[in-house]
Amino acid sequence: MIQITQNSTNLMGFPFSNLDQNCQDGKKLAKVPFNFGKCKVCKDKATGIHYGIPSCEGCKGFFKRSVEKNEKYVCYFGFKCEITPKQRKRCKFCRWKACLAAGMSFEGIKMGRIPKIEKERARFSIDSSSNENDDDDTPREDASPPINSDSSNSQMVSPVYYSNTNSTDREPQIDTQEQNISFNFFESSSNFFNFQSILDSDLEKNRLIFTILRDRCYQLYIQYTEKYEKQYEKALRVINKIEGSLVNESIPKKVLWENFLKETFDHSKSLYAYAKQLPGFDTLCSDDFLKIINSNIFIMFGLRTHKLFIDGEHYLIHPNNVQFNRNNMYKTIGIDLTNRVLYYHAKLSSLNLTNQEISLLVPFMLTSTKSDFVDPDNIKYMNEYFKQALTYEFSLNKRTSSFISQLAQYLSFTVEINDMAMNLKYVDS
DNA sequence: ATAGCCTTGAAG
DNA sequence: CTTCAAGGCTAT
Repeated sequence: MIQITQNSTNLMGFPFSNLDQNCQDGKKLAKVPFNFGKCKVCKDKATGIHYGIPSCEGCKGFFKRSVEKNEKYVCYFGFKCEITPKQRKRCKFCRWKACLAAGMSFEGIKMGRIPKIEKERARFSIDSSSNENDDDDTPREDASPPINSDSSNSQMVSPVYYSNTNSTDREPQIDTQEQNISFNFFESSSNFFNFQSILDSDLEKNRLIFTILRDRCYQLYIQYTEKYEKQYEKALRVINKIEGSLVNESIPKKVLWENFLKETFDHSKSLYAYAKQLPGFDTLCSDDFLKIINSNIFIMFGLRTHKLFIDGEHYLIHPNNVQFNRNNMYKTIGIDLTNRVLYYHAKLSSLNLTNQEISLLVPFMLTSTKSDFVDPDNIKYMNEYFKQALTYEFSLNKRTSSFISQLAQYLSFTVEINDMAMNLKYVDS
């Protein structure tokens, strides 16, 4: 359980220089409000220790509202908005991140007065923060003009760790019973998703890293599935008979094949661009990067389009508006592969994965690729981070061990599906 | 929705 | 008792 203690860094760095203001000359002077310095989130005047850190009333309230209402935010300006008293309202996403980065937490709440010893200790640590640039309140130029303020789509990043605000239930519960779950794919012996490893590691330290990984991956995932999100909405309209069926019977096999190639080509191109932006992927040399991409073309296509598999049917719409339904799949990629794909997706959708989970599965799967890489250690290292971020995400969503072993089993299908798809050839018949 | 002010209750 | 942060209230 994460706890902010007296020794915690959250209490370091207060400007306690005016501690004795009220008892100067042995007289009781009029009350001077204690100087808590600047808000660690936005640099405004701090009014006290709120949720573990010196912060202003605004950020205090913002943090509270965010957690209470399980607000979901998204940044439209590039994830690095400056949080100042003037600009803090502009981007909730970055403000929320700043709150976390500064150490705001419900675990850190403390009622009553701060013990003298604690104040003394904090006083000693002033010098550690005195080199902070205190004298510059001018709001820095914000290089994030409000482009694309279309926030109508509701896909946003969840800023909240806690699934609810029930006080006993805030912390992600990691069931120690579930510590030896192996994630058996790619190699039967690999011990993926060992819960113990996350328990052993310093969760408090890594929590922020996981959150940033998660948010970044999620933003990218949403961006690169936008096209399919529209198709999904259309599929729902078709299923609910709001729109007529998409199926255009008797499409020539050759046309279907060309559609398939075009779709695959477009997907590969955007997968390349997508993966380039994933955290850590810029550290891969181009050989390794390409190897990873090429080994995962169809696995990634499956993850990107997973929502288009509904009740055993496929609602992908190819570039020339032809639905790649079961029948057209048969004709294009063969009965065996079609059945495998549909079976895999039926299983996958039974797990009701969240978008956050899928978006972390993407880099996790990519870095799980087995091949002879130039720098295998780097890939292994990245894989470890994504694995832990994913495990953390699972624990937040209260996923059970059977969920994880099922997911592992279903994902293991993808290797063969991918290989089969890569080896497809057009045969005229 | 935000943020300043006020009340409440915990804790030294 | 006092001090303090959380949470409520309410004018913007």
